[in-house]
Amino acid sequence: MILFFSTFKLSYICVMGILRKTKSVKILLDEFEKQSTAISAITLIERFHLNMNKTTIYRILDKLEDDGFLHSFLGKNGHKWYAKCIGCTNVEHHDIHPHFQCLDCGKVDCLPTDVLIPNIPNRKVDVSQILIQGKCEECFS
Amino acid sequence: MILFFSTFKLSYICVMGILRKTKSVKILLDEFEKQSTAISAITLIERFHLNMNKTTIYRILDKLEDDGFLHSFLGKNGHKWYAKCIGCTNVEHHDIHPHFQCLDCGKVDCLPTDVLIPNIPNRKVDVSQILIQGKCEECFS
DNA sequence: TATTTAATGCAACTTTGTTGCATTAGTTAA
DNA sequence: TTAACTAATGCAACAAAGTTGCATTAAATA
Ligand SMILES: [Zn+2]
Ligand SMILES: [Zn+2]
Ligand SMILES: [Zn+2]
Ligand SMILES: [Zn+2]
Repeated sequence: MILFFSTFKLSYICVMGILRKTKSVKILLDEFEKQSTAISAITLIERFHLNMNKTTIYRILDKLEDDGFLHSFLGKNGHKWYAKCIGCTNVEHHDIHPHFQCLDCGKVDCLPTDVLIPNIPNRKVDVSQILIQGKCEECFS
Repeated sequence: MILFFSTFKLSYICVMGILRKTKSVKILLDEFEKQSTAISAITLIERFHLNMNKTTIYRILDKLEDDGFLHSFLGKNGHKWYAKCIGCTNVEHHDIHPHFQCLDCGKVDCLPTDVLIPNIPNRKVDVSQILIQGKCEECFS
């Protein structure tokens, strides 16, 4: 988890993640604070290409995921999406859940619902990524 | 569905799919006949780059999917995979199911098991793509 | 304020997949 | 068998998402 707002010396605490509270990090954190739905890396690049380089965006997202502040998954085209974690740490992500992508507006949300994966004979199930597609609240009327 | 082995005039029956029984089509069909697991487009390109161009491979896979002979899905990196259909037609694919990717050997299989997607309030569920990851029979010992 | 080094920008690259167009080769019918 | 038709192919160029190396910049610390 990000420790920005504490007064501790970050470098002693975080190992792989974000160590410095830069302008770029602040902009991205603010964006995820402002918007409750998931955001694709591509969208962030479009949105902030005047503020920062796409390399910077990819690198910050990567570190925020390491920190347990964001989690990532693939949308319907295999493109990367990010959303805020709830209660994850830099040791482990434990907020694994299905995602819902609207086929009309493209919006993606985290689903609090759990999907039961049945046991599969002779196989050890580790993780499962579930992307449900359909029409979201606004587009379904 | 592919009508290769019938004596009908294909052009009257197929509309969007494959019309001619070319060498490239035969090679790819044979490969899916030979191998029961799913095959990624990338693997096919590696395997047959001496026999045919990658453009040709992508185009044939696309048409075989239209024909209801293959179905496609995305693996863990968002790369495209194909596997044989069971009982699909050029009108509709009705063999939608989860897929299992081994994190050790990378192999992907179709799972006959059905996963129950719960109803989600205020949303119309259309399709769901489920990729389960873990260890396959051979790697799990 | 000077020092340290994490973070950044940039260009070049990689990988997967697509497009346009000239050429090749299945299929059909004479 | 042969000629005509056109689906299928190869090739080169392109597109989009994401990565890498390296010189430069700017947070954090003392
Ligand atoms: Zn998480
Ligand atoms: Zn989520
Ligand atoms: Zn199918
Ligand atoms: Zn399948």
